[in-house]
Amino acid sequence: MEKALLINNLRNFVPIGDEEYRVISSHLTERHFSKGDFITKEGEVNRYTNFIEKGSVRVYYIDYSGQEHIIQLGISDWWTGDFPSFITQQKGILYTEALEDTDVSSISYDNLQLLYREVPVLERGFRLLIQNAYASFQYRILQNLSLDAEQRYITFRTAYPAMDQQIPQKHIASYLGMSAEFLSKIKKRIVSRQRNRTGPSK
Amino acid sequence: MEKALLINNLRNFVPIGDEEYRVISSHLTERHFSKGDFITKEGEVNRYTNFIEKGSVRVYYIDYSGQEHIIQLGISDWWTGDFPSFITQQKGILYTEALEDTDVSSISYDNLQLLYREVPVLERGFRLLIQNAYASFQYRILQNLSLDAEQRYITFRTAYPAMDQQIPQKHIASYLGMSAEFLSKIKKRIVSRQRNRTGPSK
DNA sequence: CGTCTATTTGAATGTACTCAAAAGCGGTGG
DNA sequence: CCACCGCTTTTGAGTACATTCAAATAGACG
Repeated sequence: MEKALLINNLRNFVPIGDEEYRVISSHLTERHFSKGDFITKEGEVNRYTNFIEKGSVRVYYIDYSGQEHIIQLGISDWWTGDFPSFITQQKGILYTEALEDTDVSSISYDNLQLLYREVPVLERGFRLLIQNAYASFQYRILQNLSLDAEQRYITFRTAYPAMDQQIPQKHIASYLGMSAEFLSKIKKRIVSRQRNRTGPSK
Repeated sequence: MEKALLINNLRNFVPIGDEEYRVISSHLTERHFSKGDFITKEGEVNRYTNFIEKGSVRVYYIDYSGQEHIIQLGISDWWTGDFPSFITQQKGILYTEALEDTDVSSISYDNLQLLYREVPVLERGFRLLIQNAYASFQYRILQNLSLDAEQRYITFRTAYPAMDQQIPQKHIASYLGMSAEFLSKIKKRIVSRQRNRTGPSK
């Protein structure tokens, strides 16, 4: 049963017993999105926070000049959506698009408030989740400030080899803050360097 | 009495009565830092979260190549420090430096845990504080991705005229992700454009 | 297959950086 | 009160990293 993945993820933060498992489970919503569907859109209040069971997504926003900027790529076992919109229940500014057929487990804002009361340990669990998200986001930004495009890609590929396989390169380029063409050139450069290091095989 | 500023700030998030005011007040620590002092340093666990009563600070980190990157500038009425380190009580990676003689009200991690129990509404208050910080940080990053250096400076100057006055330009440049020299050139460009728009006065 | 989108490649360009030097500014001491 | 010192800001020249635009190639999907 797929809900197990979300609850197991929460177990990384707080212990969850059998009874609590049952209560949480009954307040989850399973949702399916086909490739190209939007899980969140600009201007909407995000009613749900979403955990990816299967598939992949990109979270991006569109600036005043119409350009897209991807701020999160997500595959299985990642939380996703417009988190600031969800936690504040204000209109969001982000699009979340399924990059392939994707299953998510979602918790509605109202159900989460209920769960805070019925399973008090979740209060702590979600605070830790937010803190974690904030800290890793900041860490990622700091890292990107100090690295050039090639180093950003190498770091990404090392940290998330599964994503590098699964997600189209133009989206990875946008996530890493570079043009698709430039990422292509970087990959060529890396490969040709590897060939030289090994030596021409003749 | 200076502690009022911190508590008034919390009142933006949750109501705080007289008795609660007294309890919170008794768990605050007033600290003074002289120009150039460090409020936090890389490698240290941040015992305190800090609210600036008077003065100014910069929060930055130093990358592998020795370059500084400022991620926050703060003046009166701002929370500051290495927040991820404080909330996780893990070693931090950020320096927080007083740019002039600065007074802060601080809450230690232990006192904050006490306060959560004695003034339960703070549980909600600080969750909102973190959410807020996360949301604004993300918003700032998004904005910077879509603007060029000149637009970033103009946006900054419009949003925080007080900081633009109070804080040395080289720090503003670093905060905005550009070299000090380039910010100088940008300012010259802006001024000369303003002259042209007004027309030469002859 | 044929169409549509993604990726690759190349050339020209641009935005911002680095380095070096000059000018400005503020504080301190004689 | 002025002269000097150190630090910040300004200015200029040369450069680099990454972009844009255009075209060719490759891949995916119906």
